[in-house]
Amino acid sequence: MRSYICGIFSNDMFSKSCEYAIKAMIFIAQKSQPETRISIKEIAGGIGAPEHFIAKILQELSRKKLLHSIKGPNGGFYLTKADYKTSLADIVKVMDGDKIYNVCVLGLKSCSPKNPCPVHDEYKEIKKNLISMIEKNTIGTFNQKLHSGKLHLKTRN
Amino acid sequence: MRSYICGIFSNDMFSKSCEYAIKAMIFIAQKSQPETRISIKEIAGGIGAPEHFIAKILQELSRKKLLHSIKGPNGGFYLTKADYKTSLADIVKVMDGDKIYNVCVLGLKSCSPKNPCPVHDEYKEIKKNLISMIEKNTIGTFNQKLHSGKLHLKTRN
DNA sequence: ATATAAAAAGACAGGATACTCTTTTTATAT
DNA sequence: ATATAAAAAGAGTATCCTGTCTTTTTATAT
Repeated sequence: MRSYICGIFSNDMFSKSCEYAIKAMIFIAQKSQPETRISIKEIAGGIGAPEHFIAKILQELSRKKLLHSIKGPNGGFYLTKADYKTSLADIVKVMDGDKIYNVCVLGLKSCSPKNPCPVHDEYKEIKKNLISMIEKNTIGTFNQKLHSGKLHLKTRN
Repeated sequence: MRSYICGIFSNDMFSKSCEYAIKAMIFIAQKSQPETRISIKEIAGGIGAPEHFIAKILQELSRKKLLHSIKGPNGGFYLTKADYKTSLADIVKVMDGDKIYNVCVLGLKSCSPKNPCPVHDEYKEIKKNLISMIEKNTIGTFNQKLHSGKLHLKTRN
């Protein structure tokens, strides 16, 4: 039986780098046993990302301590137990900054409950759900939900 | 009394062009009486967009019949009565295509109710609200809601 | 008819993002 | 100690999006 990661968001909510980062984290979580390291090559192949490009991204995630690495023979990337607590939001913040928390699409001067824009309240609710979703879903909870089968992490088409 | 358009979405849900397009449509709707035409210069100034850039966008909106224009002296852009039925979704589709209706952030092979990804159902609901919001809010309803005051369409900061 | 005012169209410039290639560092095994 | 395998780092390329500048078309007023 298979499941698929997908449908999390639409359009360009995340940058490509961020997409790859999320996929890579999930991929490593699925593959790595304690003390098993996964190589860049394996990750790139597994998620369908350009090798040197995902390398940069892994470096960044490593610098920010969202994952860990060891150089040299038998080296590679791995997650510690604590790393499984990383949320989608954590990854997004590292890769794309916190612009997702910014309020205004239109880049307009601030609106407020007192001076609401036409969709202020409507959107506030949607946004709350969106942020709650990326904050409460962690690599660990993904991994649990996905115990049942393999994940297809390669890019559509 | 003032109100502000704002808070519709976050981050880069829409391209800059799309933001400007939405602002321009709202601006024209506020300004134009039947048979009153608004010039590019006025629109650019009013929404805080580069003149030649917004010109391109207005051309595109015009080609797609979301607004109308007349050349020459006393020419400019205007909305017909029918144009007030244009929804946010219509504008977004013209400017950014329908990628917002695509299912997968991660660009992954499709997930389905049978093979749901870890956040499939959770996101489905959010997305439904998001799409419903951009589809049911039209330039006309905005204009009604905003009858009470001027709108600040200029970019924050 | 002509001048003029406006949009339409075309071509170009800069910056950001995505992606590639090469060199350096470091840990391990022999 | 040396060779090797892996990540880290650096530099370069390409494409897209945003924005600018110039020319052309067209409608109007005189």
